[in-house]
Amino acid sequence: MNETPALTKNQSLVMSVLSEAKSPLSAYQILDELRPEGLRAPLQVYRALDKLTEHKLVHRIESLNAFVACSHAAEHGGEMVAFAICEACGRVEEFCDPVLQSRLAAWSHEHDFIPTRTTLEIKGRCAACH
Amino acid sequence: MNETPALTKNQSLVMSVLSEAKSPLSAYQILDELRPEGLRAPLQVYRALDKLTEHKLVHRIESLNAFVACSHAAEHGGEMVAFAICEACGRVEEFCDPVLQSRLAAWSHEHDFIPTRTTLEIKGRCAACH
DNA sequence: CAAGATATGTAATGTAATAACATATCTGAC
DNA sequence: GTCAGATATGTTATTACATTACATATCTTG
Repeated sequence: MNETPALTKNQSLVMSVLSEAKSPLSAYQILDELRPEGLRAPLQVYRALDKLTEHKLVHRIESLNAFVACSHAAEHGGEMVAFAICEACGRVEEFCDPVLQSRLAAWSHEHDFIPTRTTLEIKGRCAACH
Repeated sequence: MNETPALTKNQSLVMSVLSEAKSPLSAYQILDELRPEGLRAPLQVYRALDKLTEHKLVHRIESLNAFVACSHAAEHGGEMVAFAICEACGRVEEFCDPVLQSRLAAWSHEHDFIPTRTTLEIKGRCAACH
């Protein structure tokens, strides 16, 4: 299995900002947080995000063009991850569901489709916001 | 129920471009197709896309920042729609699945989450591309 | 240490989406 | 018919998101 290698300086900086955030941040928001640390260009953030996403320490929320720290304490398998996004408070809940996963696998198999990545994002209102 | 009102000029133009496309198009690609018809600004396209999306004649593919014509001949109910996107040929297959839908509804109910919109996009290789 | 790989820094550019404001067209009440 | 409000359109400028291209530094490992 793939070990998670030690993070580089920029990766650590980006990771720490995301870990403390209460909701997803855009790359440019992360950059702003890290200007005091000396980061200047978007690419520095995007490169770190690429690696962190590869290691699954960070997930990209496609419908927001933003990023969140993974909330699964440790290792993902090859599992699909889903997100519930509150439109009121901005918080995101990450979850896995074996039924969803197997149903999608079944669809793919039936249609001779080889999946590489699944995006599943539900927007709405969380328990705290209604 | 909401009737689909007649389309306006720009809405028709955008709709016809998307209907003929083999894969999703970005707003700017649509704009380029419609320059000969006299469109000049992104906003003209975005406004049409907003309305078409509202009427569910067009779907936005979040993971591509692009748009496709709905392939369901006629009316959606409140159903969730999913997409399988081929990374090789770019084609998108739209599908509905009651099991996925009810499972997501169950998750939402259990977590006291009120969903408004669901994004479900699978990327991979379609039958024709392997 | 030298060589290749990985990480970083910087500027410029490309792509996606919206804000603000002006004008035109459509529609129903009178 | 015409006036008023709503809807649609046109145009410019700006904001937000992401990548290309190139230079430099640091980290392995033989």
